[in-house]
Amino acid sequence: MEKYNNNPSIAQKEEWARVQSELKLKLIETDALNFTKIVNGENIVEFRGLNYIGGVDLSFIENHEEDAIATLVVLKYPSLEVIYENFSSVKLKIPYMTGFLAFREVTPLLDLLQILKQRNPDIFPQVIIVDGNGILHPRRFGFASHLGVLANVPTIGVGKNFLQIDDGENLTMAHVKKAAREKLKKGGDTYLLQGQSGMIWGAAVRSLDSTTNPIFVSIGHRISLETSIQVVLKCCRYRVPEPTRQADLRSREYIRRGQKAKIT
DNA sequence: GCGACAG
DNA sequence: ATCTTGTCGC
Repeated sequence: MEKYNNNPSIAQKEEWARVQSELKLKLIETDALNFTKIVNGENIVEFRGLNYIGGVDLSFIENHEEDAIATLVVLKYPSLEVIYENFSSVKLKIPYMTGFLAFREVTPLLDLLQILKQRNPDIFPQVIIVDGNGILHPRRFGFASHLGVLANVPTIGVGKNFLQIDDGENLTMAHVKKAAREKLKKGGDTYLLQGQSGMIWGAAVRSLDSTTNPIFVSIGHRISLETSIQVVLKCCRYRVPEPTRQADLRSREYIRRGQKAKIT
């Protein structure tokens, strides 16, 4: 019986941090896309040549820490209809730890991307929206960046909850929540998460007029923050952008179907 | 000891 | 991440 590693050592975490620093050397924080952005006036943005946006997510089976379904969806842009979905049942070997999410979840998603690239390269996503932060991360290399670098694909990190950045940057939960409340008055409003050092980590974004809680957008890989925000906003029919929302909905439905089949 | 803690 | 129905509001 394989033992589930439930308590990574300090040494293990240091090793993971070294891997993150190493991979970060390949990180690109500007637009390196295969579509173009056209800006007409102040707030009107158009993406020319953007056809396919990816969404990825993992869902878990009840209380099982280790049994998950990894999901990749591809949506047509700008209609946001789902044109591809694929699932993979995985047994995760590493527990969730703040700051090291990628080590737990990235492998099955890389596998799904590889399968799509082999079987259906013409609909391979031109940018992927990831459930989890990009450079809004203690070492500026979160899950979305990790996936982007390893797959060499543009990625955008979108967090539903804020991950506090310490180290004197003053990007604390209290500070950010207060600022977000004050500055995000309507759908499309954004608030830059800039630390004391002047460094920008990401943005709090209000998806819609009808939603109060912001989402937290950050650069994943090969895309600027400004473009990331614009892409995310074009994908928001609800608080969470459609690619990640569809990946989440469909992976949970997939699990429900599986559970039902067991009983029947 | 206390607070914080992406998914 | 996940356990969970109804309910208030546009």
